Amino acid sequence: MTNEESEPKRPAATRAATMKDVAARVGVSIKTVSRVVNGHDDVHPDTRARIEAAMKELNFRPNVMASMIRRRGGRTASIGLVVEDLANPFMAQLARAVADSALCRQHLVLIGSSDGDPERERELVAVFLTRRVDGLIIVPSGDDQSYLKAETDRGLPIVFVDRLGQRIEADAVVSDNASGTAQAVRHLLAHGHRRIGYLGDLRGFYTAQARLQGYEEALRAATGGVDPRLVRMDVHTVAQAEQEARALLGSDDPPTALLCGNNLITVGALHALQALDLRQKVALIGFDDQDLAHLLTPALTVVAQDVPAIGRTAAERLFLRLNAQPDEQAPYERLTIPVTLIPRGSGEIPAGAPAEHGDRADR
Amino acid sequence: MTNEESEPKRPAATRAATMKDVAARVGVSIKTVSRVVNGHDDVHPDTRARIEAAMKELNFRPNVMASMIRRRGGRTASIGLVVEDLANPFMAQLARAVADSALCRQHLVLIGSSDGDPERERELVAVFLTRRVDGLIIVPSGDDQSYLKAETDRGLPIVFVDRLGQRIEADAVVSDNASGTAQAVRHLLAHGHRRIGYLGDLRGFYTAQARLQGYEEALRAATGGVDPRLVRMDVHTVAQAEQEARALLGSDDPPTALLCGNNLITVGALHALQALDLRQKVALIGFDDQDLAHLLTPALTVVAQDVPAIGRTAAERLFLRLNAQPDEQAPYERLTIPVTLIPRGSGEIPAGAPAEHGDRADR
DNA sequence: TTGTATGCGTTATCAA
DNA sequence: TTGATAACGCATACAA
Repeated sequence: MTNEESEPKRPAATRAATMKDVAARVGVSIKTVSRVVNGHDDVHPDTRARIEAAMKELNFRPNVMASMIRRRGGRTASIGLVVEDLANPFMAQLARAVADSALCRQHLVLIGSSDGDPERERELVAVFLTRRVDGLIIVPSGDDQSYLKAETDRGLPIVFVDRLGQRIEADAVVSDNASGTAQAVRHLLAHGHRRIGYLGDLRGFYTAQARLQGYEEALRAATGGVDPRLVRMDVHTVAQAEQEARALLGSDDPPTALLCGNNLITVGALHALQALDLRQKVALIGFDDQDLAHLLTPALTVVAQDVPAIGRTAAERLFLRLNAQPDEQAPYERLTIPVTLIPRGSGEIPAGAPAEHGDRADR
Repeated sequence: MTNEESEPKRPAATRAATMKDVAARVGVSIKTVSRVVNGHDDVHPDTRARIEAAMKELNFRPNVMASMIRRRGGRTASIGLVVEDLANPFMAQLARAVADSALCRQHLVLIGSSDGDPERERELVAVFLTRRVDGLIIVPSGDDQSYLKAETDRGLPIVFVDRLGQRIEADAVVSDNASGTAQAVRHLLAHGHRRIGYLGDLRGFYTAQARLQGYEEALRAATGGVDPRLVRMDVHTVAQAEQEARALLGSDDPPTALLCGNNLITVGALHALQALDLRQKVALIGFDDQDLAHLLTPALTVVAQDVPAIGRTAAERLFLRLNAQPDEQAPYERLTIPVTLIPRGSGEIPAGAPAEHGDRADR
């Protein structure tokens, strides 16, 4: 890191103007200024004009913190969002959707990344609650969100996203994971595949369970059974995914197609296919879309989640509860967002395709 | 979207406990509770224990809003971050780094997306200022940030990121863009290329200017001149990038290598190369790393920015100013973060490479 | 149409 | 070591 020269500065560090300052300058009471700030119409146009002028001159901005304390309900017009990792594209899209929905309703979003650590999740929630957020949207980690019971009991709205909150009753917004893998399975079956390998994340994860379930049900419905040797769960890193994919493909009766339970697994499986020179021969469908997916050869067929819809729906649900009276709250619900299969090539390779001529050009 | 059944609820919607409640329960004055909350050591251990017990029972959480009003300095322990689009991976990584740095210092981050619209940027800043953020980190849009002068004058720290703020004096943290394209040019020259095409974003963008400059300077230093026919600026969409790349490659004396000024341009250029069956023949280097870059064939050589370092540095700079006295502020600086060339294959294709046998399998 | 008094939850001052 | 009280910036009820 290099530094470049520049000029000094001398900030005044003066206190920000308050309503009292504005009132004093105009020569009216603070209450009249308050009326103007809050848009009441029972102010003389002249007075209003002079007050507005003074506000501009003094660069006055109402102090939301102070007003929140006094205002009935004590709302802060802010909500907390706990994601797993904001740098992850899925989570980032989610955060964007939530932030936009909130901003439309004049609310701000406090965002924190738990990194999948339940303790960090709790710390973040604690920080947000200290800031008096009006509600929480949480991508839950671990298997126990009962620590939030005290908050839901006192009426704080909480919406879980992507996964279900456990040991607690609350709303949740999730993708139709099972339908996604089921669609993928049927798609592969339609292209002649009968042996479809499945690579899934840790069994403890809600999404991993749901996606596996969709795979198994679709397969059972169509072919009557699932070959357990084709299923590898608890795959949690790119390296593990590559290893398990290699194992599957190197077995006696290898799969002609692979279904990958998430992005990282897809990358690992692609590494394996590439190393074994099977990219053109073995079909592959990934869960979650990726930026360059359409530029791979063959282009990557994926089950895509509607991430903006997930975020928007979660925020809408939260605001629904926020705006409802305590005695007329709707029952908790699980809201399910549809997913879409996007065929791009890798999922349309037919079963038993000959290795065209196995071209690689990696460097 | 489908709904699933669940059970009703009946939240009490009770007011959150205050220090007064805690004091009443223990039978001490509110001030003593305050001392415990703020970790002062002049409290009798017994009293402290009883107070801490009561706080737990009542689920007491200090109200930061209220404390902020009274506390001298009036700090809110929050900062505002304006990015272009939080859903964009670069911006998401940036936000994550800033949020982490802030959290380490007990500060929270308010995040908003301007979508490159200067007016939206100003609106977001206004919202943040109403929330009394202690400082701002901004990815500036447009060519005029003078509207922030009133804030810097009163001592509010502002750090610009990724681009320079214009018509205003403030700190800025940017990548060493010129060095990045210069490195890329030298890399291509070393692989025998003499005709290197450049595709850049809108000339109005700081990053586009800096990157073009690096390209031109490196080329002039090595070969004595820049062929203007090889440079296409103001390319702002994938479609435009594909079109310009096609035009360059279809010209009389076409480039043997392409240097792309950003991610979208890279994607467009890859489309063009793929359509013309030149992926194995024409070298390509992109600016900014992408998730699946190493899985393309050939894998994508890129100039990668150290996004976490950018975010961290910006936050550190902001807190430096936040913690310094008004009369001992350092001069404004432009902090430059190094970039790294990551060779993966596409940038190492030699000049005049024969079309191996032009294999495509796009579908 | 405008102003006064009081209170929100907390911290700061000063006294006990 | 503890407490009474004023003050922060604003909103609310009520009075003028």
